[in-house]
This record gives sequence, C-alpha cells and structure tokens, in this order.
Amino acid sequence: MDYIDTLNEPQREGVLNTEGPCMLIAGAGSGKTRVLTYRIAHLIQSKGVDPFNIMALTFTNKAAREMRERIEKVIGPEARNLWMGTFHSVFARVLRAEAHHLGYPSNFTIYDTDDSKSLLRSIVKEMQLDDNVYKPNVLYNRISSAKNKLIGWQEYLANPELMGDDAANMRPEIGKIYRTYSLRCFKSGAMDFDDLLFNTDKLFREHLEVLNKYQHRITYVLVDEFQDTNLCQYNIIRKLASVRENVCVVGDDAQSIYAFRGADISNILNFERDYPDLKIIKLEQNYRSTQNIVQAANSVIKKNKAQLPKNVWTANEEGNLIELIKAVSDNEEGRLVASSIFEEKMQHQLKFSDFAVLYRTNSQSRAIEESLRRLNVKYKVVGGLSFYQRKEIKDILAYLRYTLNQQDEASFRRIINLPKRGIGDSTVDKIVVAANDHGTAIWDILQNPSPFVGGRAAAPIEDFVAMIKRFRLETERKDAYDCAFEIAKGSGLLRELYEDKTVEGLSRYENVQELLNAIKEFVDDKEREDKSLGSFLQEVSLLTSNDEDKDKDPDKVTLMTIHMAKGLEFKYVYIVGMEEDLFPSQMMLSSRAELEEERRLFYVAITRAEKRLFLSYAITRYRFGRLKNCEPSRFLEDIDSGFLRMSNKVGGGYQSTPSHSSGNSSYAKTLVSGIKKTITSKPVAPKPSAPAAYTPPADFVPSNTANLQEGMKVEHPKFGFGMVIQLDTSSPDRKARIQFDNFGEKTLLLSFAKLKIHN
DNA sequence: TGCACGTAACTTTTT
DNA sequence: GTTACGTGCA
Repeated sequence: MDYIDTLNEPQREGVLNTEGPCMLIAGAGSGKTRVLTYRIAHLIQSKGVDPFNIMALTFTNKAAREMRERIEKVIGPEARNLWMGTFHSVFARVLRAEAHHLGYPSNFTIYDTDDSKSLLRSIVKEMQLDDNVYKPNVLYNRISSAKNKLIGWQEYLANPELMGDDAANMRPEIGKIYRTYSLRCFKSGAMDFDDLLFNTDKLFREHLEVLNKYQHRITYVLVDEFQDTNLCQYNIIRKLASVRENVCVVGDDAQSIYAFRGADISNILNFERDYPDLKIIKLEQNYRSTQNIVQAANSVIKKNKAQLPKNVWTANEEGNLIELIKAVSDNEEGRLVASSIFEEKMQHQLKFSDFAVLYRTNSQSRAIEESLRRLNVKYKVVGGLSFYQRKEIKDILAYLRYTLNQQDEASFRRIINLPKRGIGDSTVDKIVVAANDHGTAIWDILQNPSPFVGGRAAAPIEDFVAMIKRFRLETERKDAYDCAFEIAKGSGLLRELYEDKTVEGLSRYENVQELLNAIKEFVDDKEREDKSLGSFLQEVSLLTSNDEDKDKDPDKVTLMTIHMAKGLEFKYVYIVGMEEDLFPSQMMLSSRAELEEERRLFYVAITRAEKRLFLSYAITRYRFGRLKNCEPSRFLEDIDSGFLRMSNKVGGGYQSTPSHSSGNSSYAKTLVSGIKKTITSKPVAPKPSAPAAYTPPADFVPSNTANLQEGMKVEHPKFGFGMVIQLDTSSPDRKARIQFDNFGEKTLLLSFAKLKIHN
C-alpha cells in the first residue's frame, strides 16, 4: 500500500473514494494519470474487484497502452484482463460480438476517414450534384457532427433547423446524402469511426437485454480526458454505469481542444446535474513545471470566460522567464529554433529527447526540419501520414478486407482494377448502378455481369470473382499471416511492386513487406487468442500514426502539433508560429467560443514545458505558396509580461549583434506591448550565467569547400574554429567531421555548412 | 481503357 | 509545396 503515501491529499481521495460517481478536475501536470492508475490498482488489490469488471476508457491507443503498463507495474499481469482502451476500440469489440442485433455481420469493416470521403465522393457523383459545392470534407464533418450528437439520418431529415441551415448554405441535399451514405455503409457491412459509437448507443438503446448484460459485467467505469467526450460517448458512459453508478471521470476543462469534432464541455456540467451525489475532487498542484511557466499559463487561461474556477499552483522552483524569439521569416525561425536547441543541449548537457517543437499545423514542420537537419540535430516528426494510410498499404488492406467482406463497396472500388485488369471506371459505374437499381449486392452483379457491362469486361470480372473466392477459401483454413501473404502474391500486387525498380517503388515494396511482418508479429503473439485475418483488420483500422513508435533511437527532438502533444511533457518546449491567422488559426476567429478553444490550445502548449519555454514568431512566412506578412499573435499579449523576455537570438541570418540592455522584466513589458508596432525591437543581453556563444566577425564570408582537405583549419559561423578530421565524399552529400575548439566534434554537410578555410 | 501531362485547389486539429 | 483530378491522346 506504499504508493498511497506518495500522493497528496486530493490525489489520495481520488484513489480511495471508489464508490459512487466521482469527478476529478485535474489541472495540467497535476498527476491525474497517477491517480487513475492507482485507483484501478487499489480497486483490484484492496477491494478485490476482478479486472474483468473494470472498464477504463481513453481517447488514444497510446494513453491506454501507457496506463495499462503502469498498472501492470503495480499489480502484475492481471492488468491484462482490464477492459482498457480507446472508446473506439473497446466498443468496436462490443459491436463485433453483438453486431447481429443491428443487422451487421460480426466481421464488419471499419472505414477510415479516407474510405468515408471517397464513398461520399462517389455518392455525390451518382446524385449528379456539384462536387465543388458538396465537398467530401464538408459532408464528412457535417455527418460526423450529427452522429456525435446522436442525430441519425432519419432525425436529420426531420429536423427543420438542420435542413434550414443546409438550405441557407446552398447545400440542401446534405440530408439526402447522409441517408444514402448511411444506407451504403450498412449495405457494405461497414462502419465509420463515428458509427462505432453511434451504433453502440443504438445497440444499448434498442436492445436492453444487451445493455443489461454489459451493465452487470462492468461494475466500475473510468473515463480519462472527460472534457473531450461528445454527447454520444457521454450517453454510452451513462447507460453503462446506470446500475452501480461507480463511474469516475477525469478531465480538465482548460484543456478541452476537441470541440471541433464534437467534444462538449457541457458534459462536465451535465455530469453534476445527472449525478446529484457527485463527488468532485480538484487536483490543483502542478508537479511538472516551473513557477514562471505555471503562472504564465494561468495568466493566459484567465482571459477565457468559460471555465471552471480552479487555482493551479506549484511548489517547484521559479525557473527562467519564457523567451520570445522573433524571426524575419519562417526559415529563419527554423534556424533560430534549431540553433537554440543545439546550444541549450550543449550548455546544459541535455538529450535531444528533452526538446519538443510544437506547432499549430503540420505544414509548419518543414522549415524546422530543414534547419534541424543542417545542424545534424536528430528529430522525429510525430503524426502526419500514418503507415497504414500509404497507398500501397491501403491497397493490400483493401484486398484483405474485401476477401472477408464482399459487400464492402469502398474496398471493391479500390481493388477491382488493381493491378490493371481492364475493368475501367465506366464498367465500375455500370456495376454499382445496376446493384443499386436492382437492390442487390455488387457481389451478386459480379457473379452474373453480362446483362449490365460491355462484353470486353466480362472475362476479367470472371477472373476477379474466381480469385476472390479462392482467397476466401484461404481465410477459412489459414491464419492471418498466411492469408495475407497468399493474397498479396495472388492478387499480383506484390509482383507489380517488385518489378518497379524506382526508389519509391522499392520503398513501397519494403512497406508491404513491413506490413506482412506486422501481421506475422500479430499471429505470433502468444497472448492473442484470435489470430484470424478479421481480428487483425479490426485492430489495424483503429491504429493511427502515433501508434507506430518503434524508433530504435529514442534520443530525438520531437516535432508535433499541439494537439498531439496533449498529455505529454518535455523539459524544453518551443512553440513556433506565434502569429495572427496561424495561431490563433484564421479559421477559428468567427466566434468567441472558437477563439477560446484556440486559447486553451495555447494553454495546453505552454503547460507541456517542465523547465524552459520558448515562443517564436516570424514576420514573413510562406503560406499557400506565397510570401505573407505576419503579425505577432494576440496570445503573446495574453501572457502576463512579467513572465516573458525577448530572446537574445535575433533575426538577420547568422550575424548576431548583442546590444546593451537592462534585461529586467519591465523592459520585456514594453517589448510585448510594442510587439505589434515595432519591427526591430532590441534584444536583451544573454543571462550572465550562460557562457557566451561564439560570435563570428561581421565580415564572415564562407569559402568554397570543393577542395577541402583533412587537416585543414576552418571557421564556422556558429561553432567557431576547428579542424577537419575526416572527409566523407562517398555520397553526393559530402560530409566533414570537424573537431571544433569549443563545441566538440561535429559532422557537417558541406552543401549546407558555411565554412571559412584558414590556411 | 489507360497513360501522361498539366492544372487547380488546398493545407486545423484525430479515433 | 503537395496532391488529386481533368483533359487529351494512343
């Protein structure tokens, strides 16, 4: 029971107060994951609750995995039996078991966003609507938010307000598209991400005996990141917990950043209303950050009107002031951030993994990446295109999915002519139209296509059908790996990729091999009972880009969006792109609520930092392919200026001209209020404690390095003097290992490094 | 039907 | 700076 002693008073209460409804309002860095894990451990160890009876819901696979690992450390392998996972994965499992109640096959396909959007695209085409007006993105979001609010297509069509909105927006057909989309998904035996929740709610609503079963099986419900739940999720939680009412939710309204996809903070307020006996516990002590960071964050969030009162504080050291870096361009911003990371790492003997660069949009990563590469700083970009979203992977997966479920229209469209077998768009359209006209399945048309398609396509269709039937036989006999291998080979996809000897072709082939390895790993997992292809696909559909973190080298700077950073912490954090229209995003300025969400996003970003926080902005930036002038973000003025100072890193390429200054915070104050007016604000001198960085002479002119030889003396604008100890000219990227007098040994790319040769 | 090329449109966040 | 789509030709 020793772990209880390590907790503060409210934390302990959060762990021990297990019975009845309970809400933990957990400030940033207040140790909520600790409370959740100990609470579960306590339930099992001290209260004797069977892990099978506990359901713990998170929003990301990563959070679920981490929590499971932490619980396992406390209570051992029994933790494996917990119902722990994301909302989507846990209820996908439930639906898989209960699908027949809803008329779905138990091996239903899960459509990802791309699948959904392409289905929507073809529906719009069939309905002969203008695809410039009915864009897949718009439709997807509209339908998604309806489902999140438990509005099915029937309710949508019957809702005068929604229909009126659509009419006013010149998109009166959305309701009908929603209907067609839902019916087509159903016919395809497919659910999109939102359906996993929407249909769970439907299942519990329409089949009380099923609900009852789960209500009695699950005696304790825990929900992480409660502020991110939408109405649909909230309903599911309530229904599950309505018998025992042992429901514990943990959240922080100040960190609600997913309203755009249906998260509803009012769930926090409704929770109090729905459970009058609710026990509310506030975790307000921050263990993560310095006083300066905590207070700066508080000063920002204070500007929001909508929030629950709380007082986040810390007993940690005061720490450094937050530094503001100003750059003339996005590229220079990258350079300044990269060189700052480099220098801080050197000066304080940190690891690359102590640093994170956070941005509002993924597209901002490129400039940062370039600069980090030039300084040989190792980094990883989190997010972006996931492995499972690559074309070659989706192609194989579509084959696997179609083999299991011939009703799946999205997969059908993807593979029917892949590799090319002479079944073109016109034939596919004819088949789909025929199926819809006759109310039959596409698969049925394929078995007997002659009345509907041209004679030329008949033979390849027959081959296709035979091939799929062959694959289907495999799935009945073999495990996921053997099936997948046979299908990859039998479809011709593997051969086609193998024959492509271009660089991209090679990497695509390797990716497919990697997919097959992943399936092999899945099959070889001893803990796993269900090794079928269907079970693999189910799991894979719910993976995202940040679930692939099997990086061999963990010591890297992390680059990611602020959204992805929620729940993480780093010693040093750089928030880049602090500019109007970028952060806050121009798309979020139409209402106060949206602006407040952006501000909460800023709050989340600030509170990721443990020791030091840097904010940067650029005066010009390439956006939409053209150079744009930028203004500093209004959020900079939200920070109490006493916590802020101008960095000594200044723009203008590499030459820095440190000038005299007072270096106190009143100066910072003038700086901040003057940010908007002045283009050239004076930098504050570096802290006396910091060793002075090498300052190159103003007339630094790099030499041509074509004739660089080992043993030569060189000067670098950042690292000063050094000697070339090794040259690598084996690849087009010529590199030199240089022993610098004051900065140690570096390997520099000659095409980037500015070196002056001294003879 | 398939391929190659040019053009346009788009970049908020994610299970 | 990217990708997806449309057009025109074989």
